[in-house]
Amino acid sequence: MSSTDALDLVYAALADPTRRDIVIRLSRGDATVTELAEPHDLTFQAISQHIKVLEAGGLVSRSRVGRTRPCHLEATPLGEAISWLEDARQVWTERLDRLETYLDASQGERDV
Amino acid sequence: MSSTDALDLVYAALADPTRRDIVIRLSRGDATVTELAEPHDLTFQAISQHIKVLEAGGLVSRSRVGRTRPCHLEATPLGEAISWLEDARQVWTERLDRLETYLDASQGERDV
DNA sequence: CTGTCATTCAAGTGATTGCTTGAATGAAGC
DNA sequence: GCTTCATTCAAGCAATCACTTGAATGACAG
Repeated sequence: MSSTDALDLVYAALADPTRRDIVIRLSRGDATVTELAEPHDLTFQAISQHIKVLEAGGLVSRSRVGRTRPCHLEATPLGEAISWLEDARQVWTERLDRLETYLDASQGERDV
Repeated sequence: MSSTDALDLVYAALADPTRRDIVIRLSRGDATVTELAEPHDLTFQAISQHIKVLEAGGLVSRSRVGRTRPCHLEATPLGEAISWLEDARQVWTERLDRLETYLDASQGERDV
């Protein structure tokens, strides 16, 4: 149906440790490509490409300040990713609770 | 450094819509490969491979019942994925709160 | 206008992904 | 034992990924 769901890109973006590092770093404040590249053993071109992936997932937006292009973390897709996971977990736990209730009931009957 | 972080596999597993479908379905209860394959326009071999990816991420475990191998959703990696995201978001919101406080203070000074 | 700094674009490569088809395993029923 | 059903294994293929190097853009400083 929907060929490229937004969540596809968000989770794909988060699947890479370098990109998760970048997200963590950006959660502490905006940063330029070269700043983001510094702690990594990669070319800044590689970092630039990672940022493009994060941008495609909507996790990062960019502005133009002089000759730099600072990266800014966007919270919305982060929240959507959390929501999906929490929904799945909630269904899971609710089912487990019902199962437990049922087992308790059966146990009760057996005990009579 | 750490070549294959557990989160890599979890988020990579969630990056595919078919696999997210499978997770949702399993959150409602265990199911066999053929049951999981039915609603999809894919061969059951493809579904089997998707399950293997979910298994690699620790999201799914399997048992042996007769000649079927029912899939069971595991909550722990789901929780870890949520934790990571919430940590990132928390740092982000805390920083924003500090920034707001700072701006309010500046505004107050300017108003004097 | 020229050089420099921050960044992107472009092309190439080896590894991985998502899918297919066809053959192999393995338990259950006759 | 042979057949059937559920599933995996194996090979192949096109597409995408993560990374590299080298060339291009584009703002600012002299």
